[in-house]
Amino acid sequence: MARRTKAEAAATREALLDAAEEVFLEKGVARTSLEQIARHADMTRGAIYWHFRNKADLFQAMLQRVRIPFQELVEEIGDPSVTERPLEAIRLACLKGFERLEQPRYRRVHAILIHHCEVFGDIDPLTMQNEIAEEACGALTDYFVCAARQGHLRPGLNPEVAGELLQAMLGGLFHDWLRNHERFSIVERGTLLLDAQLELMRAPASG
Amino acid sequence: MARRTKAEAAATREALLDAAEEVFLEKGVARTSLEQIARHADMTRGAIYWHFRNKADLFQAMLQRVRIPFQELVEEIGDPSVTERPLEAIRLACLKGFERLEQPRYRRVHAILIHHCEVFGDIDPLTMQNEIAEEACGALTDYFVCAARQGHLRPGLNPEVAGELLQAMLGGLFHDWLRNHERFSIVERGTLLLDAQLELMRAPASG
DNA sequence: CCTTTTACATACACCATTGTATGGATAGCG
DNA sequence: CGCTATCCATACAATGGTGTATGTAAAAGG
Repeated sequence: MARRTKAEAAATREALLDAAEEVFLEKGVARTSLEQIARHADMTRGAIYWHFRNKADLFQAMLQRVRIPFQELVEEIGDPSVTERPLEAIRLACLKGFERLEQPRYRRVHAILIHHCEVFGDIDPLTMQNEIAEEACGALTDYFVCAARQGHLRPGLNPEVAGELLQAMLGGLFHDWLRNHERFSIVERGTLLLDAQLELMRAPASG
Repeated sequence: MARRTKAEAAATREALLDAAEEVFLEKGVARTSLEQIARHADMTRGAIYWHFRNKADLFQAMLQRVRIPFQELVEEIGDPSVTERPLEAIRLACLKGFERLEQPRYRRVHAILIHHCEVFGDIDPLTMQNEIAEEACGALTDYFVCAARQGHLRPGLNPEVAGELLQAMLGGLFHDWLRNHERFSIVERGTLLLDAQLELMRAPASG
């Protein structure tokens, strides 16, 4: 085979990552060989070992394409009035997250990370999940604290408890949905459950 | 090596399952060889292939030791008055579940099932998780429907939504805790979050 | 007490996967 | 236009794991 142009080389790298996503999701990370990934992209293992050092390196590159910091979702709302209505900020950020997850690439990679891979090499998906969960929980709690100060939270509901509650609920929902995404729409059920939960947490209209 | 008595043979079988739990939890199912399990139990692969057909069979036997039907937790309460107070029935059943999970064997096996294994052989842990989730969600919803009929549920809260909400929250909580159980006590935080959530869902005291 | 079956240990053949070494053709660059 | 680094295919050796076949000593059973 002949040498490709730089653009073509970059394209095969992406193609390899695409193939990895699909095969990982179908067979699980541990049970898929580099050969299978290469063949699925109409390449050989030579291409993989050129672009990546080994399977773990390929895996990390795959994750790199979909890294979502939670705070970024809030910033994407672009509405400056959200600081005055923290519960609405939470709501909109979560809705953004639901829509993100519906995109095939995000959905696939997160499903792989949560359901289709074990520890291997120097990669520990559980540690990654921990970091994501902690970050999400912390951000949610901050907004709930803010909401409590403004009297928007139901009396008697500790804002930290509220943060942990919502984080657990969202985590369980993602977990369920990523197991097989065809059972329900994450946007639909997510919106339904999120609104119900926030309604329970919101302070009753005064007056 | 000499032949063992029937009791000794049964003991080695249990020892092999114990060893499998520990090694699976530490290294992940896919990355552990039968040799490692055997050596961890001071045996050889011969013992494993005598008691089990292969790795998948060993894995299923391991699961068999901890199978918990949710309904059984409710029955364990033994209090006949729970039908009159469905929310209290949910509460007590969940608390039972928390205590169960704290036992090392239950904790380890569930952690393996959720976090440390992929599809392999004819075993699909995701299908098992689906079944468990569906069963739990169904049972919870039944109780919430019952609670709604008796006016114990907060007005405007759909009982089915309540069931899905609580199931998602509990699922997320288990998921988080099983990731590493040393970060917090499942009984403590579980009780805290469960009570907070049920308090939000309960109809306000009338009169 | 003798035979058979049990409960393993040991040994062997086989396969899949990995990492690397090598080859080759062309794109990029001076 | 020629040189070299790039991009990938092919070939090779090494490894680790699986399943099975065989050995064996003692427990079960009569």
